[in-house]
Amino acid sequence: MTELTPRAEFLLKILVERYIADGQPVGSRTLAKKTGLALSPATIRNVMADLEEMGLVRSPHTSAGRIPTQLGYRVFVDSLLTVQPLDVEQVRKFEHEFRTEEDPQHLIETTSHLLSEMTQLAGIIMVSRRESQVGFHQLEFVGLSGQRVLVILVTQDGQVQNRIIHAERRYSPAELVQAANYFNETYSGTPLGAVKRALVTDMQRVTEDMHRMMQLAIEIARRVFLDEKREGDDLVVSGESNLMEFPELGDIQKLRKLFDTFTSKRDLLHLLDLSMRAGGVKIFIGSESGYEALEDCSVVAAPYTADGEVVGTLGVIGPTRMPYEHVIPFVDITAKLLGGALSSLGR
Amino acid sequence: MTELTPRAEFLLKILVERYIADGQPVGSRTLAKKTGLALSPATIRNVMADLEEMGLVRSPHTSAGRIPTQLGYRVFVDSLLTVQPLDVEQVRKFEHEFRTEEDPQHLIETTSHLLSEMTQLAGIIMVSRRESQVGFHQLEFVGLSGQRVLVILVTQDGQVQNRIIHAERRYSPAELVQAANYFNETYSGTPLGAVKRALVTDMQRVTEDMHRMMQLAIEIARRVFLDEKREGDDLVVSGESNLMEFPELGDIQKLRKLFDTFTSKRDLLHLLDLSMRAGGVKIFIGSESGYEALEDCSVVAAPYTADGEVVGTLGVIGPTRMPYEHVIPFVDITAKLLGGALSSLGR
DNA sequence: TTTTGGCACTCGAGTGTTGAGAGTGCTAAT
DNA sequence: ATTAGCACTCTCAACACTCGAGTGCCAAAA
Repeated sequence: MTELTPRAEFLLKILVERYIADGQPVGSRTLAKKTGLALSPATIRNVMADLEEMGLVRSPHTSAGRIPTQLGYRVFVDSLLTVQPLDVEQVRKFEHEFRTEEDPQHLIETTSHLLSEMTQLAGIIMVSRRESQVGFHQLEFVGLSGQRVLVILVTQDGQVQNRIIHAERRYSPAELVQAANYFNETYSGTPLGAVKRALVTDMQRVTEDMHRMMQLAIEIARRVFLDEKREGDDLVVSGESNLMEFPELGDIQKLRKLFDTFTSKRDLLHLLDLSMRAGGVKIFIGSESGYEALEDCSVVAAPYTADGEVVGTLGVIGPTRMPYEHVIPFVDITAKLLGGALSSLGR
Repeated sequence: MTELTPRAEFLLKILVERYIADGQPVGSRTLAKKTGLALSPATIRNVMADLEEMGLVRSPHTSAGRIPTQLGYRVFVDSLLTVQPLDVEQVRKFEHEFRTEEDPQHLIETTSHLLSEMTQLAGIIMVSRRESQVGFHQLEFVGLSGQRVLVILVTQDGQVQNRIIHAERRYSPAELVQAANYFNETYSGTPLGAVKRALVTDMQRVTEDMHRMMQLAIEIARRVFLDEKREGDDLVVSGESNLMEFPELGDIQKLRKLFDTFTSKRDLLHLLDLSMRAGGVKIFIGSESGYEALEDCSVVAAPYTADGEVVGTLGVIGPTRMPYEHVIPFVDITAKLLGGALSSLGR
């Protein structure tokens, strides 16, 4: 009885769909009606017993219908799900949003909002700081009070990063400009990863006779590029409050854990990181992720690219009982559109 | 009976304190015990009836104790409240946090976290973009693809703003550098407000014979400084999920409204703006603000200064029933410490 | 061998009742 | 002016009860 017959599969599919639709445990009678097959409730019950034995469904108590287990969801999304085609009209509107936005930072936030609004779930989007591939455009040094120097790093895709570093001595504005010039002339256009590598070798070559200007430039840049203390990846979350609509998250304590997760971000980042390596839409169901707070939640995520390179991940987070058939293609198209928008911006 | 006797005042104070402490309606018996006065419950009842008539307390139903009304809270915080002195040890630790942080942006976020952590409420902090008073330090133009130009504005306190503008034509890097140089030489150190005014007069003087370089600089800068579409003030909120602990906000719908308010920010900004004009700690109780979402909440806010100028507002938001006697001095000291930290950074 | 009908059983949700407890308002006595 | 006493009201928790949905299992039918 450890074999999953086509009929059992079909019934599981109907059951999951039904449960996703109205959140109530599904009984044998309902199932018998909703499925096209001419089977009596009793037969259904037998099949359900099998499914339960296989760990795909369970009943919350003796006399309730069945609900899918995590494994059940897994099987459902992996092999049973039929994704809905997207509404053409909506896609068109959606594309428009992406075409009109120009500022990359803003584009990221807009995307997150769109995700949450369209799906009525919480939208998440991560911008990877693994910027090894992104071209380096310009570096500026601005002297602040004391021995602090503000470093402004502009990448070729228009992203700007600011960092304040503490120098060993005070530098004159002229020195800083010179150093920046040297740096920009030497490395402009080079991918950031390559810059880092070059810095290391350059440093080894730093000798007494090297021009002071270059020494300064390399010293400051080293602090910027190699400083390990830097912040991790960027994460934007929006529409968290959409999650409050779902009764299964109604328990305030659960909700609170979830919100704290959003604030601390660490767990989510790790999850998104996983999905970044694999292409295409990836789905994490319930506690598969190993994070307690995400117990009753699923994450649907997809990496997005800019000019062929994966630069981040986006997706939504919602209760395990979410309309996957709509969410999945939606996340997919969003990743593609964002990738397209970012790529066209870069040139 | 429209007069508030000292005894009635005293009883109101005890009642509010008691209600804040354990969230239960306070009955005449409890009140008779907790107050030092040797009064019988019956007497208390008479007084309570008076207070009820004056609209300072109400009973949720016939036979429950009394709870303060919004007006009652108002009277309480305005004239009855005795603030608790802060724990010296804690203040010292607190001061340390401020002294070690250097990056202003980071400082803001840290402050918000501190606020929420220490009070177990939601911390809010607004950075006013009314930057008229802040000195202008440096402007950089970086050409991006197409006709877009990235403008980086550095203020004297180390804040950096990025903005992307669309130029009418493509500018060469050399042109941009020249324009920036002109601008930096002309205006560095000038307060931003003054820069704006100067721009307007400069523009009137722009004639055919003016140097092309200056024209360019002024044109770009005009777009940056006078563009009305720019984002409003910055608002950082943290610890929202602390609010979930309070039973009076337990209704998911209410909570959701609140969270949406945090996301949309507009209402909160308006409120904080109010408190910015007046110095010192200001308290908004319940719907005094006129915002439905804040019905059962109070906001305790104080403006903070940098080098003598008000540059923003910080505070906490929590249920009306919050421990004002601790929160108020806490918000106060935080505002002062942040102001001090910002001022010392600027030099 | 698979499917079905029937039957006993379980559980949860909703409903009505009841009694205890807390608190009030009013009045008469101090 | 204050207090004691009393009747009254309201909430809340406990309890018993019913109803309906759904299950498991067995024996009969296909």
